Amino acid sequence: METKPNMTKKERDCLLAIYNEEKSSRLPLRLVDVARSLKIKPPTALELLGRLESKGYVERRRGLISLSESGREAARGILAVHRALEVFFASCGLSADDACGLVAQFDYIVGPSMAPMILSALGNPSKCPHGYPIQP
Amino acid sequence: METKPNMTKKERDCLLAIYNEEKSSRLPLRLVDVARSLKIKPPTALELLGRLESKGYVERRRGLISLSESGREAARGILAVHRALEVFFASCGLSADDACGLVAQFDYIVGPSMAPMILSALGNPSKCPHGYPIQP
DNA sequence: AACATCTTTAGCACAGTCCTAAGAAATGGA
DNA sequence: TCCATTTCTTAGGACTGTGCTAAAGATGTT
Repeated sequence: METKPNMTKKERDCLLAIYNEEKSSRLPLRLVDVARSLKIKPPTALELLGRLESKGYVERRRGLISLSESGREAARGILAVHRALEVFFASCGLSADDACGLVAQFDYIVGPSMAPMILSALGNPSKCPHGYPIQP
Repeated sequence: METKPNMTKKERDCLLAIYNEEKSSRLPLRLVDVARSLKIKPPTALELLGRLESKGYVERRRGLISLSESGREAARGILAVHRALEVFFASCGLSADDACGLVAQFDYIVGPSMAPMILSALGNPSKCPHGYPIQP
């Protein structure tokens, strides 16, 4: 299973960036914001968003960028795996930041169905190493 | 740390394919063998080997392909991480084959220094889920 | 209306992965 | 030794993903 990730690392970063901005800020996202937060130029960001849109994860209406329901779901799945694996790598001795940085390289490959399995193998921790809560 | 893998997935597969063939067969490896074992055509394999050679992992002499000492070291490092993570994912409930397939997607990203840390967090298991021994 | 900002298009570049077709080199057999 | 087969290499093409600049088009603010 989970042999072919249906997105690239950059697409993963973009999805999570949008997800996090949507969570934390009131405003609708614009292309320039996405570009800035990914440290790429707007035309590059546009192309990236185009790929994400064609996969059904992102919607663009009159320049305003938002995640589709399936995009939000995908982001939540990646985040769940991310936090679960962070806990594991922190338990191996990495700092929270190192664990985060390492896991970010491949969390999107692992597949959301692994999250509960990993968490239960770790004794269902309630927080990731940074202190953020891990959903049930 | 370990932020930029110094090889691609394909290069990782090639390195390990050569490593395993060197271990198990009477030698020496040829281009066609590498191509066959990676299921690609010889010109594609040649290009891949060229990249690996320019990174100092592979040596080609009169058509015979072998790993350099640093290639062997890199392969051992990836394998150590591979087996350590296999143990972990098997403990999460994956079959040996599923764990192997999953871990193969990102073991080369993790970096060899993690292997002992992972193993010790898992209580220093002596075998991977397939039954192969894990070195001290 | 004018200016600033934002989006989009067009064009280019480069790495990595893959192929086919054909020429060059090596090998093994008779 | 010579030929045939196999192997290696070169040359060319293709496509994805990632990035850029420059300029055109849209939008919005004053």
